[in-house]
Amino acid sequence: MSTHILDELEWRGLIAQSTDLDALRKDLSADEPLTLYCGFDPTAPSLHAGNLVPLLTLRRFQQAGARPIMLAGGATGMIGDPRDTGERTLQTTDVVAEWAGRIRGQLERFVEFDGSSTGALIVNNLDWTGGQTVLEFLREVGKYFSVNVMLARDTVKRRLAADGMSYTEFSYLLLQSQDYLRLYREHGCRLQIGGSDQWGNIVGGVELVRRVEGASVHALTTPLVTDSEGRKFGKSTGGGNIWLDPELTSPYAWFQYFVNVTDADVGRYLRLFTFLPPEEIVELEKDVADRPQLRAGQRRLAEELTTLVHGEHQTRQVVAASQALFGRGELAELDAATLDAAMAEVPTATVRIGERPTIVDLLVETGLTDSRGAARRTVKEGGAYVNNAKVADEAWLPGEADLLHGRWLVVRRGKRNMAGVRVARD
RNA sequence: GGCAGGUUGCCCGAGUGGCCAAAGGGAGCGGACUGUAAAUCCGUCGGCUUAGCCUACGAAGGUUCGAAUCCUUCACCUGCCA
Repeated sequence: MSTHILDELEWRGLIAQSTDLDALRKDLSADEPLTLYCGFDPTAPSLHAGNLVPLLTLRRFQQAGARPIMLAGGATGMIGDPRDTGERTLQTTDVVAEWAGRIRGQLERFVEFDGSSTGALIVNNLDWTGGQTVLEFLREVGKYFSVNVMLARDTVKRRLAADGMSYTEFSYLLLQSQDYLRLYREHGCRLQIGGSDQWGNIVGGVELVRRVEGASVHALTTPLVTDSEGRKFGKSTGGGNIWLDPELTSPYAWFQYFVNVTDADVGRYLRLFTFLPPEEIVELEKDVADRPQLRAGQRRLAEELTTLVHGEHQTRQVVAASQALFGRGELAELDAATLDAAMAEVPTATVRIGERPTIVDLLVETGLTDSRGAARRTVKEGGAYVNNAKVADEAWLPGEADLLHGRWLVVRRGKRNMAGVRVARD
């Protein structure tokens, strides 16, 4: 007898807001599997770490015997959900279509498509809005929305108080609401989940279904994950998003992001992002509290998430690379195969020894610094290392003795930014 | 269509002719301390062939020995009026 899905979500801290949970609980225990959906708008070429929260929740529901529908927002992505910072720039339809395709491919990896009664479906809302005329939309959807109510929404209020917003973005709510209505009609979908910033949009759909179909459907949001500093989760230290696409964020960088999670956040993240059983999570939390320096929670979190997103094979590679680079042993003592494997996971550059590359060149070539000025600054500040030895002279040149296995230099900026330099003899 | 105000570096924001690569804050980055943590302290924070030069204050042009600062036109934003 396992814990009820809603109780588990509650325990994990995955429920931010919801409509009547008892009613939902009742629907979940019906004979027919409950159908639920979550939409993902193509506002970027890839999903990012933050998207994982609702996405994995969808998977949790599937494992608990519900049927998930993943919606790629090919239509809503062309309009743009209003956000506090101001009007979005419209992407061209080609770009949106390409991003929607990529995101669809990523979504598919997280749920099972086995054609059973709980087998996942994937849809694109452009399929039903693309051919719809403005008149149809205004008569069939727009008529059910009160502008008075729409104006009272927080985001709208904030935007009106600031720089205002376009009619296009103002309409976003109607489009997403219509999705829920469509999915209710076609697939009997009775639950929509999403990030807590989607609450208004989701409830819009709930209301629409009630008005048009007289049916009572459910809404549930997951919290917007922030770190203990209140910063939005999934921003790399450099400020950029960390992406699911390995071309945008390498599996090594992904792993490192989670290994570096603050003690104060590990437990919460383990609950939100992993499928580890509660007992194990509690155990890890205790371990972090007792022996923080071991970072057992962080390691486990990073391993779980890397496996989830990039697979077990990749996880083994990045764990090995991280051990080699951050381990207590000397880099010079690593055997050639281990070093080569580690170098395959971090950014690398190739230089010719004959061109006499200085430490500044190495930092720039590997991308560890953005400019030569920044590279010089790093050296001056004492943050440049080659093979774990500090390099304090801007003019430093690698010598034959520095080459690991005759071909590698391990360059580091600061404490944990590693890169490899492959040295070619001309 | 009219009138008024606005557009500054990653973000916020000061700057109304030279002392401005541009105050201040935040973020970021490096160091010390540690545990690839947090907090704290220190330093740094446009680019380059770095005692110099180049590019930059919405865009283009102009005045001037000299402009982020003055003038003209354009674009966009906000508010009020029609």
